[in-house]
Amino acid sequence: MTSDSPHAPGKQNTLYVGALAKGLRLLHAFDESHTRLSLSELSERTGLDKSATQRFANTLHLEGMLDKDPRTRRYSPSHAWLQMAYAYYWSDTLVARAMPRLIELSQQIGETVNLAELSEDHIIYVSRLPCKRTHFAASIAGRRLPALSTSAGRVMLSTFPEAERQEALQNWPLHPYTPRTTLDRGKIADMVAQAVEQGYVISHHEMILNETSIAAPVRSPGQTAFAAVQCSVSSYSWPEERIREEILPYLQDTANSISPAPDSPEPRG
Amino acid sequence: MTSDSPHAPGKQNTLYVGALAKGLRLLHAFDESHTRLSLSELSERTGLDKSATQRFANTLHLEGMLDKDPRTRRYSPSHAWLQMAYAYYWSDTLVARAMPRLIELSQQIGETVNLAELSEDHIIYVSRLPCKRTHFAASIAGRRLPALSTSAGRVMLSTFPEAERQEALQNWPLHPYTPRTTLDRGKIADMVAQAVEQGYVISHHEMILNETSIAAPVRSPGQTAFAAVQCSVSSYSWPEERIREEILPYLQDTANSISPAPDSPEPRG
DNA sequence: AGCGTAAGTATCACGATATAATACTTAGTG
DNA sequence: CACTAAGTATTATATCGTGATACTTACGCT
Repeated sequence: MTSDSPHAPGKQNTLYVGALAKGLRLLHAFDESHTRLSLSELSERTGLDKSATQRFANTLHLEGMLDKDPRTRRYSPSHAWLQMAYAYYWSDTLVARAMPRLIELSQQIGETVNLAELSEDHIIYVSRLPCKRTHFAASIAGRRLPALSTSAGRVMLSTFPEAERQEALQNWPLHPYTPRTTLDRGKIADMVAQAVEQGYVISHHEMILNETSIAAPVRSPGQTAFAAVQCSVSSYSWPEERIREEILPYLQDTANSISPAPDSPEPRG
Repeated sequence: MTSDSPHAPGKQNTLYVGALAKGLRLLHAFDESHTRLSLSELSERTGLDKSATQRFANTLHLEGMLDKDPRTRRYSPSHAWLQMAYAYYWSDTLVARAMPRLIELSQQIGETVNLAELSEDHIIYVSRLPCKRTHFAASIAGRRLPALSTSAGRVMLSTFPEAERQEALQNWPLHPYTPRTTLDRGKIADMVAQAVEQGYVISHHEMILNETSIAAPVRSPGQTAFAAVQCSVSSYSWPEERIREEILPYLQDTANSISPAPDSPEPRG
């Protein structure tokens, strides 16, 4: 996996600052289930020795990237992490264009509406407008999920050229979030194939049980999609029939109305 | 300004990694109006020389923190910046408690609802639920504004002990966002004093013209507030009378229902 | 309580690694 | 098409990050 291109990390590459990379490792040590880390925990999670962890944590604290509880001596993400999201949003022109349409859509259908973007072989929820009570993870932006396990990822894939689509269907990761998450790549391929015809995906129980997810791709004609408008509803109140009547038309209209900017440099990465 | 305490930045402090701090400066170079920076622009904005900028930008790119457009060679924030926000949200227990109540509130009043937290002498919008079309800045979380210029900051201040309140009123920063932004600290003091009695603040034209902002503090009895529930509406359709009748009761109920967790370590920083 | 251990903090001599000057390459302009 | 500015690559040097060690504080156990 490690390339030896002129800019590859590690070793004697003079354009790579190891100290910075190590510092970033501390930041990545925080996630859903690791929200307040002690020095030792940080050390353990980053693989850095005690001294290094101490130096980096201290630096990040002084620079305002980590809060430190003086009582427990534990570190946690600071408000600066939110400010970074704010800066990100300004750099993502798609979000600015989509936002008013998403708000309109969420008013029309009265259900939670999301904007997802492709991020390697995952999707990331870039904007979320919760309308109903949902689980916490579904109400905050920035969540990254395996593309193949989500309706948004699947519709986007349906806009890919055949070869890339096959490649993705075979190699992109899957994760069993629920007992009913589809792990059969053949079945996923079928859904994607269907989406090529239909222009949308409806999937059930993939992320949590009794949740139905509907997605339509954001694309310029003839271009491959790198974003999708998605909507999550309760399987109890929303049989597919009702979804097709009361959600799909609005969802697809919204997705279609958010075409990429003319000079778009958007496909990120 | 520079302290010489054992952990102060710079100089010969062995617990401070300058290279990491410099790398962070690149990240902070991106904001509302600087979304895609070239190497030279980065160099200019960070004050680092060309070589240093090159090394750090390259490292951040390799580590996935900066995207690079191969066409324009410009760097921009990557999806990782959103993931950091996601991690932040899990660390902020207040958000998890507030979210369902905020959703409920936004349904009740049909207007944009925000959760703001105190961040030094600023407030930061931690969660935003836009209901109507608004300007882009008002629809995304992570925006940081001078506390004294916002209704949220003013209500929070109204819960402070007298001495701290005076200190803040004199020293916290102000910025003239509109021609009608209040810059007279005496007038702000009056509003805060009024809020002590009333438990809420209504302010007009502070951030943008014809916008009215209403806020109520989130606090445990006898504690000082470090968060507030806030709501922005059009001055045209919402005279104060109507606000007091149709928004305030719900807003205050919501704020009151979000009291800090018992063992809360929350005041950040 | 008071010991014992683990976690956090501070110090320092060493040399690996970040540095910045320089040269090379590419892209955009008149 | 030449000129200039911007981006990229290379290298010798000493700065600055390193990690071992010692000190201090917090916490659990009998």
